Amino acid sequence: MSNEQLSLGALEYLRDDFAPRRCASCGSQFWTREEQSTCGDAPCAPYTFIGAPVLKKRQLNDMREFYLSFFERRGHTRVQPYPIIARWREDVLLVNASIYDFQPLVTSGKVPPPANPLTISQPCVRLKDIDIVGKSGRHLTNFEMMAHHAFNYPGCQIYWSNETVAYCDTLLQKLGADPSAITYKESPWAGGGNAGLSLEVLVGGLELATLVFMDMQRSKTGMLIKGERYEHMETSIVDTGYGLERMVWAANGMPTIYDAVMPDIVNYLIEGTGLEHSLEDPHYANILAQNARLAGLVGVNGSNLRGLRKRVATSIGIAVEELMRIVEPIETVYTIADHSRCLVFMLGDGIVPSNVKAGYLARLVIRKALRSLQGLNCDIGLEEVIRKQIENLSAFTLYEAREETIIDMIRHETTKYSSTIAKGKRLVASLAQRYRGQSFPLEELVTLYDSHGMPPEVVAAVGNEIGTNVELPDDFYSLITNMHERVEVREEPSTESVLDLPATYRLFYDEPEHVTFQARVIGLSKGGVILDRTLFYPGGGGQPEDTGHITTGVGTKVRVLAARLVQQLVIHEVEDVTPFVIGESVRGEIDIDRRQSLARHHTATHILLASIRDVLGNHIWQEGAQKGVARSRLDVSHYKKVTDDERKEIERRANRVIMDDLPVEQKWMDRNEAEQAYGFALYQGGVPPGAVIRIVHVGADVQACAGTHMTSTGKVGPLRIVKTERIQDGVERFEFAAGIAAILYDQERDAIVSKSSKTLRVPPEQLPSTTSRFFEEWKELGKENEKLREQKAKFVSESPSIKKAQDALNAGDLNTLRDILSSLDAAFKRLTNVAVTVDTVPNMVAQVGDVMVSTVEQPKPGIKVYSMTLIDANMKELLRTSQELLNDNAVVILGGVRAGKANIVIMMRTDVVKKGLNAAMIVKEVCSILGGRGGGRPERAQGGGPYADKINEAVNQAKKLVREKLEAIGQAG
RNA sequence: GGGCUCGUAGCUCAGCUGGAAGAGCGCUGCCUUUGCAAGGCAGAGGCCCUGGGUUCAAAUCCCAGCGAGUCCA
Repeated sequence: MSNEQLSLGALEYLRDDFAPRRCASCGSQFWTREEQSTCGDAPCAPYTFIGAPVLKKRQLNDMREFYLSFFERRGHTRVQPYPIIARWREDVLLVNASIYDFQPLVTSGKVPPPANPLTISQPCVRLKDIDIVGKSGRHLTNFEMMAHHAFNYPGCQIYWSNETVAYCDTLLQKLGADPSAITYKESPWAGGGNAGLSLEVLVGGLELATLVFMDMQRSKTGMLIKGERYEHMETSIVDTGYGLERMVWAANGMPTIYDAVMPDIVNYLIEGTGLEHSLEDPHYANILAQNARLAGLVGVNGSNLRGLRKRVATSIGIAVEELMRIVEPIETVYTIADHSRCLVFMLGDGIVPSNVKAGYLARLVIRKALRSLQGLNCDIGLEEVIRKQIENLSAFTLYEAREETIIDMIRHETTKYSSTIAKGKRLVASLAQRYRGQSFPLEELVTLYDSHGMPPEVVAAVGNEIGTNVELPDDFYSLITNMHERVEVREEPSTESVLDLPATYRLFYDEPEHVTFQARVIGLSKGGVILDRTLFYPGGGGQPEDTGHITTGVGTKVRVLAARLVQQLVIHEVEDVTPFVIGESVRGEIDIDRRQSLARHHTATHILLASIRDVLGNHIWQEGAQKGVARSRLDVSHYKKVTDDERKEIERRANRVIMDDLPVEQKWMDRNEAEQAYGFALYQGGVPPGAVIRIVHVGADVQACAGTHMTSTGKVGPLRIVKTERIQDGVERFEFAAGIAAILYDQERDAIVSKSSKTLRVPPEQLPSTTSRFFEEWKELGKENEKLREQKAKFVSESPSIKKAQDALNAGDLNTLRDILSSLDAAFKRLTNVAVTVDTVPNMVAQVGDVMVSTVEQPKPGIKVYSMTLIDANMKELLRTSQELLNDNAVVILGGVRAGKANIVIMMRTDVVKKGLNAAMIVKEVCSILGGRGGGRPERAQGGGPYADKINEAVNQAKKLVREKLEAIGQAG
C-alpha cells in the first residue's frame, strides 16, 4: 500500500512544525518537532514519564471532563457512553473501542450518527491480553476510550485529518505536554471491514492516542492492507481513541498504570495483605521500581514475560526466583484491582455470567479474579473489592443503583466456582490414586481442564499434596487452543434479486385491526405477488408472518401462504401466481384469527418482559423471543433459576397489567430522539436499521418494535406462563400462552387432572396426597414381593415334600408319588393355590403348584445333578433358588417360565468346573432350543428364549449334556 | 454457535468388554465404655434422570429428551 497517498491530509498540518523521520530501531515513519532517533514507542524506546510526569497532574474524573469539554467547546456534541455489551452487533460481544458504538449502522451510512461531530468517553473491555494484566504495568482489561468522531458523507464534510491532528496537538499542549516530546507515528490500520491510515500519538514513550482516518472498505480488488484488500469508500470517518487511563498515568508518573488509576483499590489490597511493610523496605522498592520501568518493554505473551523477568533480574543483580518472590504478590494485587473494575463495568451494564457468549467472558474474569485473590492469602472477598470499586466509579451512577444485583451475581458465581473446584479436587484425588507411582497423563490433565474447569496449576497442587507428580507442559494452553481449532464454515448470504419497485406501504401499522384492504398489483415474481400496499405482516421480531388470501379483479380467490419482507417490499407468496395481472386492483384479506393470536402474543411478550423485570430485577434483558399462535416464548438473561413463587408473581403482575387495560401506543420516532428519551432498553428485540424507528409503549414498557400489537392491554386476554426452563446458564426461557390459547392451555391441564383423578377415583384436590401414597405403597409392595420371592426360593429348595416327591420319582414309585402329591402340605397348596397333579408322570415330571418337580441324579459318586422347572419365576428368583440348591448338589439346572418366555440357569460347584464342565457352554447350547441365546461364567450362566413350551426339552437336554460330559471325563480319568 | 464431561442410597462416589445394585460418610437399634473419643454387630434407606430401541438379559450398548457442569469462539 502507499502510505504517502493515505497520509497526505495529515502531512499538511505536520509539515509546518514537524519533520518526517524513520525509526532507527523498527524502521517505521514518524513525525516530531525535534530530532529523535527512535519512534518513541515500546519496545524501541523506554518510558521516560515514570517519576517524571509528562502531563499536568489530573485524576480520572478531571481528565475525562477536561477532554470532553475541550471538544464540546470546539463544536462537538457530548454523547453518553454505550453499554459495554454490544447488543446491537452480531459480530462482537463486547465494546472494544468507541467506534464500535457506531458500527455497522452509522459507519455504513444506514443510520445518521447521534451527533456530528461528537465526543464520547466509552468504557471498553479487551480480554485479549488478560494474562499479562498486572504484570506488564500498562495493560488493562477495561479502559475508557475518549474519542471525537466526525462522519463525512458526500455533500456533508465535517473535517478530516488536518483538524484532527491539530486538535490532538492543542489538547496535549493544554494538558501540559512539551511540544517537542510529542511524536506521531504512522501505521496502517484495519478492522471491522474498514481500513485507513492511523497516527499513533506518543509522549514520553507512552502511546496516549491513536488517530484513525477510516476511508476504505474491504473489497475484492484494491490495495492490500494487513493481508486484506480495501478500496476507498464514499464516507470517511475520523475515528480517534485517547486512552483515559494512560493519560492519567502520564500525568501522574506512577510506576504502573494501576497505581495511577486506582490508587485507593491498590492500597486497600496492599493493606489487606500486609504487603505495605515490604514496600517500605528500600531494597523492595528499588526492585519494584526497576521492574516497572522495564516492564514497559514487554510484549503481550508469556514467553516475553519470562524473558523480561530474566532481563530485569540480571539488571538488578538478583536471582529470577528472588525477583518473582518480590514482584508476584504486588502483581497479583494489580490483577485483582483491574479485574474487579472490569467486572463492575461488565455486570453493571447487564452482562449475566453464563457458559456462553459475553456471559462466559464475565465468568472468566470472575474466576481469574477469585484465583488471584486466593493466591494472595488474605481474607478480603471479591465482593468487598467490587463494592469498593463501585464506590470509586462514582461517575457511573448506574452501577451504584445496581450494586446489590452485581454483588449477588458475584456471590452466586463465587459459590459456583468453589463447588466446581471442590468437585475437581475430588476428581484429581481419585485420579491421583489411580496413577500413583506413575506419571500423570497429559490426557487427563486436558480433560480436567476442558470438561471440569480445573486449571492445571490447581491439579498440580492437589496432585503433589497427595504424592503424585503432575507435570505441566509449558505450552498447555496453546495445546488446548490447537485442540479446539476447527474449520469455520462460512455461510454465503443468499442474495435475492430485488425488483426495482417502490416500497410497499405497510397498512398493518396504520390499521392494526383491519382485516381487508384494496391494493394494486405492482409486480410479480416467481410465486410471489407484490402490491403497492398491504395488511399482510411479513414477519419479524419473532412474530411470524400473516396468511390469508387475495381476490383478483375478476374474482379469483388465491390463498396467501406467507408474506416476506425483501428490502422494502412485502412479497406475498401465493398458491398460484397466474391469475394476477400487473396493474389490476385486488382485495386482500388476512386470516384474522391467526393475526389476532399473534398480535395478542406479541403484546403479551412486552407485558411479560416488564413483569419479569419488576420481579427479578433490572439486569433482565430479552435474549430472544418467538411468537406463535398457540404458544410463545421469551428468553431473558437471569443468573438464577426462576423459582415457582417468582413465576407465579410474574404471572399475576402481567395479568394485572392486562386487566388495567392500558392503551398500547405505537408511533414512529427519530432514532436519536428515541434513544435519548428511552435509552438502550429500547432494543430488547434487536436494533432495527433506519433513521426513524417504531416505538411501542405497553404500560411501563417501551421498545423499538416492528410487530403488530393489540390496541390495549385488555385485549390480550388471560396470560398463562406454561413453563420456565433454563436454556443456558444465565438464560431463562418463559413459555406462555395468551387469550384463547391460554384458555385452551387451562382446559388441557384440567383434562389431564380430571383424567388422572378419575383413574385414581379421588377428587382433584386429593391427587397430590393420593399419588404420593400410591407411590409409597408401590415401593412397599415391590420390596414385599422381593422378600416373598426370596422366601419362596428357600422354601422350594428346602421343602421336605418336594424332596420326598423327588425320591419317589427317582425310584419310579408312581403310587407313592401320587400319595405324596395328593396329601401334600395343605399349606403348600394354599400358598400356590393350584391343584396338585401327577398327569405328567410318564415324562418323569410332576407338577406341584407352580413348581415342576424334576429329578436328582448322581451320575458320578459325590456329584448330584439337580434339575427343576419353576413356573412364574423371574431370573433373579431362579438364580437365588439355584444358589440355595447348590448347597446340596454339584450341578443345578433350573428352568423358568414367565411372561411367555423361558429362562434357564445353570450353576456348578467349583470342583466340577475344575473337572472341565462349563455352565456357560451348556447354557449357550440349550438356549437354541428356546430360540434364544445365553452366556455367563463357567460357574454360573443364564439364558433364555421365547419358546416357553420347550422349557422341559431344554432342561432335559442340559441334563443330558452334563451327564455326557461327566461320563467323558470318567473315561478319560 | 461448537466441543467435551456427568445424572446410581440423605451426601460423596465405585460399578470393567451387558449376566443377582455396591463402598465410605450420615441415619436407626443393640453391644462394649463410669463418661467421652471411638469400636463391634445388626438394620433401614434405590423408578440406577425420563422415554424409546437392540438383546434371552440393560445401571451398563444405541437414539431422543430433561437436568447439571465445563472449555472455546
